[in-house]
Amino acid sequence: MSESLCFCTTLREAARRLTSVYDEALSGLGVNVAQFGLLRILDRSGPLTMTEFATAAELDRSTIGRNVRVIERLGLVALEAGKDRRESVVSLTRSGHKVLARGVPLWEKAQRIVEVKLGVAGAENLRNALRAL
Amino acid sequence: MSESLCFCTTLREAARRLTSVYDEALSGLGVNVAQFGLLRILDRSGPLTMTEFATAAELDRSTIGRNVRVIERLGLVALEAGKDRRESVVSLTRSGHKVLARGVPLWEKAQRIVEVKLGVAGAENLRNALRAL
DNA sequence: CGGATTTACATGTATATGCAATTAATATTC
DNA sequence: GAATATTAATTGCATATACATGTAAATCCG
Repeated sequence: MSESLCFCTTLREAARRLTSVYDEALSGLGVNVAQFGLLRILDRSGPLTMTEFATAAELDRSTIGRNVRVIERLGLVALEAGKDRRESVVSLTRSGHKVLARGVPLWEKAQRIVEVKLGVAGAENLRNALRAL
Repeated sequence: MSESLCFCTTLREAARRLTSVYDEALSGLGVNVAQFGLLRILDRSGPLTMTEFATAAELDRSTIGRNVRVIERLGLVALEAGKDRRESVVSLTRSGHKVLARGVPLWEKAQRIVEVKLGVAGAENLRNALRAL
């Protein structure tokens, strides 16, 4: 009976809702949470090839390619060819760094919303459960 | 520096991974987990207008409209006008019921995979945390 | 009754996502 | 060194998703 609750559906719904919470928190920044997350990865890792970027973001290579194109059009990242001519290396621009700096406090506010809803311990438990999936 | 782990990103990644798990479990059924979820909603609720369906699925009305179009093309649901000529009522077809019946055991297998990964208690905790978001 | 408003969908536009197939460049092997 | 295989990225195709806008039908009100 409680069989009627699908973990996957529940998770997908929560992901949509939380995405909306973060997008609102970031509103005015000019990027959504998915894009902000990509900037954060680049900030932590430094320049990455598409393949490395896809691995870091747990996305398909074709997906990362398209997502990068969007934030490139926004001027937040720049592409250059690697020594291996097949590779395309992505790095943050000055503008990208600025958006990150302006975004961090907004993002932290969203993080706190989650911690308030779940409690710090609950939030940590959620993180662990999600990591296990 | 503290928390470099974004709840939203973690949740979105988990949603992608779990979606892939369920899609594999349902492979051969001809529908993915998102579509299967819509069939399940209809099965539980009976025929729904687009607006009711969107509410039940926690999706935008425009999104449900497009998603319904896909499963309609597959012959799994049928549309008819309500007495209120603006309304479009969605109901399961025989074919849709069959897919549901064939899919339930596959879906249950995926559910069990989650319970094995998290433990039954952990899975229940996850459900509660996600509901709170 | 008839115009104004609200409601229900559909469409336009844009991002996010993945798989399959393609293209270009590097590496391997004979 | 040339043929082959592998690798990196892109492109084609399809679904999922939301917001803003358009359209048609129903309802409200003067």
